[in-house]
Amino acid sequence: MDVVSPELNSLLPDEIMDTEAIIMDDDPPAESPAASGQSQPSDDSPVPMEMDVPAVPEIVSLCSDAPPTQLTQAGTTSTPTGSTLCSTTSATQLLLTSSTVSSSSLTLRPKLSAPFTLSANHQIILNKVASSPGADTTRSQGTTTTTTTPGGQQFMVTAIGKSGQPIVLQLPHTGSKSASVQGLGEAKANPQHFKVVTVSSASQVSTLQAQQLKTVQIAKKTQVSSAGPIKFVFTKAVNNKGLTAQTSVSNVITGRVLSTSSPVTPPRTITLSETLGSSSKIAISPLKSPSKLTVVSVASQVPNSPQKSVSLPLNMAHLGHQILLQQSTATSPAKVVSTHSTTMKPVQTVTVGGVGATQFKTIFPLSTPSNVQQIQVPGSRFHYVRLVTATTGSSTGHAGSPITNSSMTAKPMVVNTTQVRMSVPIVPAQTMKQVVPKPLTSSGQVLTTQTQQRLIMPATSLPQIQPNLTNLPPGTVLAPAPGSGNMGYAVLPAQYVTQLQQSAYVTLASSSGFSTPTGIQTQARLPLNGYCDCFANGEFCQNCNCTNCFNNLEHETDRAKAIKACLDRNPEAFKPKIGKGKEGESDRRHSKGCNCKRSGCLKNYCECYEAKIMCSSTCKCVGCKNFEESPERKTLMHLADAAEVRVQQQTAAKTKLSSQISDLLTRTTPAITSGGGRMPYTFVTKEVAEVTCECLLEQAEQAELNQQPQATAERMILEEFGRCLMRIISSAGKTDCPSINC
DNA sequence: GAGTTTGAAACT
DNA sequence: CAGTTTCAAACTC
Repeated sequence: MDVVSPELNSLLPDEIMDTEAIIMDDDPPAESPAASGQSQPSDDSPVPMEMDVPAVPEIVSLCSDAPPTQLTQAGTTSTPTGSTLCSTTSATQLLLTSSTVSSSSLTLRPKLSAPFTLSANHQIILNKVASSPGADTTRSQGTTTTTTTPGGQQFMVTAIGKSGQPIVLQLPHTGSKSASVQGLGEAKANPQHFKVVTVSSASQVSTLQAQQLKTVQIAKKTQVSSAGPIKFVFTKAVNNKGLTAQTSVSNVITGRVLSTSSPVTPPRTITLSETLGSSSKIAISPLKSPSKLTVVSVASQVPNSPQKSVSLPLNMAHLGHQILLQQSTATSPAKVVSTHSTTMKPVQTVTVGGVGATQFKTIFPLSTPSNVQQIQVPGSRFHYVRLVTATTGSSTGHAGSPITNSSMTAKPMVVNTTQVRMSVPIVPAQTMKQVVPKPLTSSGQVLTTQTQQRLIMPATSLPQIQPNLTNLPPGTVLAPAPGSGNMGYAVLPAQYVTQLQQSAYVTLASSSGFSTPTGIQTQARLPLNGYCDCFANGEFCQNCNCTNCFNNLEHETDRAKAIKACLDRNPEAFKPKIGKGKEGESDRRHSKGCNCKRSGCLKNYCECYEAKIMCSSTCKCVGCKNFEESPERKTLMHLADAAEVRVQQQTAAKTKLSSQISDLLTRTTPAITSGGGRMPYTFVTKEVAEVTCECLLEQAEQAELNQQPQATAERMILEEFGRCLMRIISSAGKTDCPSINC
């Protein structure tokens, strides 16, 4: 799987789309063994697509600036001429026209209605002409166009959104293939595929939208392919409004050119290649390479900014003060290969493993410790840290304003004027600890967190992911940000942060299924099951003794799969077992009830007893003694209460004694410092100590003779010890050898 | 600390 | 849904 730079993504239509939803039903039924070996399992790769590298690149262009030269078709069937048509959503209209097509043909899908322009030389020009800014961004269905090129290459273009930005998609030439029109049936016979899925949003622009990413997958398969499968994953920035004429990227992949353009500029070519020299380019493995390269480019704050990748050596300076969010499907996991660049600014990367099919990855730099502010949230178990970006005078705009940045330099840029508010709870309130943010380091900034920490990140600025918030990892909580307008927080398990701490700049979303075709992940048993409390609690394993643990950031994808599997089995798997009872029941109760058979529900084996709640009708226990009137239970409760009281008494006695000693030392200090007094060891002589012990033993003997309870005996001893101390203190300044009598 | 007991969760 | 297996925590010695 290859990744295109966010620049390209930024030029694609906006709206996130589930790539699974656009799997063509006429995909080739089978793949060659070689191809299968390189491709991911079907369950892992929803859109397994392979691409062959033709000797001559075939170019398919999806562009906007090229005005439709031919009549727009809203065809519902394939046409002999190859002109096709696509379906559009209410707000998105695409023109698909066949213009001067000499050697290309299109196979239209009945439901498609998007306007396209099919140009000569294997170019498909997708032009979005009717963009509705007010369109519903949550629309899930978009425009889909399927075309079949002369060489049997089939293209499926799904454009959802209303960015109004045209797409120019160019594919390598297939050579001197005939320009015959192919229908759907032929498309099946020729398993060459090209899929474009654009995701977008565009109607909303917020401070953080620029970091939101979209995923586009493109793949093509050639029947006679001898090369390995190639997969593209385009991670597209959401904020397209910031696009300007300066938008220009040049990511070139060998033999292929992907071109995009904005409405205001001529089509620009985005090349995917190994031109790594420029910070604005993302290198992708050679097309012929049988190995898969999974790269996800992460958009920078500026949608059209060329420096937007965490995957390859490129300048990350622009990532300063940003939150980069990527959404991808677990079934088509995108592996982010983090490669340091000498110019890369320390960036903190947080991967939010999604539940189910969605994963969120957040990358943000934590600038300096001064940007961290502790937040006290009344009633909250957590303490938060607010990460606030520095606002500078050079800020270019405000929230919602498109930010333009065409700079290709590696200089850190302050383009975000609004505060990026990220609150990270530090520690549970019960175990509050002072966290000192670590300074920036070359390897990335580390944020110290605790087990129960939660990461809070702005949520409302990520509209396209909100529909998938239900897929957030266990422990994720959505919370409004008081006083922040419509700004909200997604409270995420902070283990993601601590995981980052362990590997400041680590490979994110390391989808072993994707990155390691050999299936290494299957060699070790995944401790991602209900047996692991950490996993069951929706937390990463940390400081536990797991072996071959996959419940960590490095195995995010596997973890997400396991979570999904658990949820498939039991949707309540990650919900607390102890909750409120039925309506009208105020007491807590076990959601499922226990199933004890031998413990009588009076041992900690019983989850009800362990939770200090009585068994209910939900329980299936045998010989239950954990009910209100149970004498056994009452006895246990009394014993437990007595033990607790005893502990409290002992604690109080120790505290009192400590206080007395401390007071003694305090009183003697002035004398010591003045030189007029004596040090304690000068008057607490051996004799005094022995006499004191005798007094204490005497108290113990008396208590024993009187058959006093142990607690009483201890109290008598402690009280005697206090008296002894007082006598010592009072005698210290009087005589050289204080006399102590019991 | 090692071995046993126990019950939840996974598995069949 | 029931029986079995696996696992880790609770418990005992």
